[in-house]
Amino acid sequence: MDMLTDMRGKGSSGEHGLQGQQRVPCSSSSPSEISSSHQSRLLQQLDQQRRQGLFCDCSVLVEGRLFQAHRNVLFASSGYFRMLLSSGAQGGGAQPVGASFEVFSPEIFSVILDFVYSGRLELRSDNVIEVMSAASYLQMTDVIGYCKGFIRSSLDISAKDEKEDEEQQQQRYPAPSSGHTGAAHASFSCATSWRVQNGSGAQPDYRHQQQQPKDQPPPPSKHPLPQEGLDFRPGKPRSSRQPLHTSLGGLEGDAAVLQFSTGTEGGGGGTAATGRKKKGWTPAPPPAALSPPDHKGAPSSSSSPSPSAASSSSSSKPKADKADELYATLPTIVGVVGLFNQDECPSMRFKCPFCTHTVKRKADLKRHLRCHTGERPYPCEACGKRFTRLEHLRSHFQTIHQAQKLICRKCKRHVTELSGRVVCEGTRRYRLCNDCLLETGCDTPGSANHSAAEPCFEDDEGLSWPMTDEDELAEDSGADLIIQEVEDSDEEMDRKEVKPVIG
DNA sequence: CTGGGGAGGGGGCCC
DNA sequence: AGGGCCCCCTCCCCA
Repeated sequence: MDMLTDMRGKGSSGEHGLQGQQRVPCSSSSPSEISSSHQSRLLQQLDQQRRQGLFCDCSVLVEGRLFQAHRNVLFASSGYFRMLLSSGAQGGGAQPVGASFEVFSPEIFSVILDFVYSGRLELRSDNVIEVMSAASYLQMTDVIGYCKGFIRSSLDISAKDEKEDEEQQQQRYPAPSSGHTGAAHASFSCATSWRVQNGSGAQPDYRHQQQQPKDQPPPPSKHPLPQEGLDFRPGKPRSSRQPLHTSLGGLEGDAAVLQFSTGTEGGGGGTAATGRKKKGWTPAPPPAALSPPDHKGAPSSSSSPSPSAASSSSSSKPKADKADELYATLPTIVGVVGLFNQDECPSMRFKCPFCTHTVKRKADLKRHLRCHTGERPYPCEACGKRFTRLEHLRSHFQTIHQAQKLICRKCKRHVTELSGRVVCEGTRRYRLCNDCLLETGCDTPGSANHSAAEPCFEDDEGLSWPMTDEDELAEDSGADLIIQEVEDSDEEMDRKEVKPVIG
């Protein structure tokens, strides 16, 4: 900060020729010009200091290569660093901090860092995707905008070239259209470096292009999956309780292109089915049967296919495939390491790329990411509700469908097998003591609630479900009955349409 | 409208 | 690394 103060002093006193004119701008240079000149000079100074390693209070490790930088500059340039540094600064900002990345290469980060310190973005056809991907990760909307512009201009050029080619072809061989447009298979053929000037220069402002194509229909709002596309807006911080449903594609080149080309950004939607879905969750199709699971034990979430998930019935097939592809990038994301101190005993933590949350273990981050992806790999076969964790499903099944609590739901007294019974209500099962059973009269066969003597429940369509008696229930573990990790693909959902009509 | 309880979701951490 | 347990929090329902 002293440094900045000094520089400001210099600038106002001599270097900018403003002596005696600090408050009254001369006629030849407007305040904005002075400011612009001052800013660029300041940036040059900072860049010089960075290259000389002067006053650098921040280190960024990218695949083993160390970059020195100034915390202030990174903070001001990147939403990611803003989060990182603000969370790291809580304990006292004096200590050097750093970050480590494995999601992009040092070369790409160098391009970005150069942009931060110089305002020049070295975009080439062979690096634009990676730069955009990294910028997306680092939440640098300007860079993303420039990359988009670069890609767009490449597409335009390519499309134009092809159009010309087609015209020439048609002149030579008049024939029906080949069916594919230039944009459809545009290649980034421009080999020259594309330099974007940041700041108040005459560079094109491509940010407006983020709001284009409205012709794309918004994705089904009930789809709980990442479908929003890259959210390039300078996002307000989202709590982990408010799942982002941000496309994971922002962290991967191909996906980024994909999203870019579809232009779904800002297409709305995507906000439903977020957060706690008491109202929002859409039950899976009626259960197949309370049958032994296809596979017992712990499904590994890494093998879990897709977040395409739950209630994906409304989504189109290609969309689900895209979601699968996007989800395949998860390991890359998981590899992100967050803050560390540069002391001898670094406290490594894994930082969520979507929120400020950090965890000690990779596995915990993986688990945490589900709240952003909306993935719910564990469906309850009894009611179709889906859960993010096996333990939640088990707990749900035990409390809701097994009536495992030996407590009378009405009077809250402890009940035993003799002093109470399990009552079915829809797919729910709970216990009532004999007194409460008599009071409510639900012991009577044919009443609204089934008695335990005729244990059964009905699904949404009124189909009766056989239930085992309590002894069997006591023996059966919830996991044995219903725990099953499923593929959240459409096929899987279709398969689940099978109804268990018994008797 | 409010408070209590149930259900679900998420984080930390141990095995 | 995954499973599981414990704890806490939030939301929703109901009295």
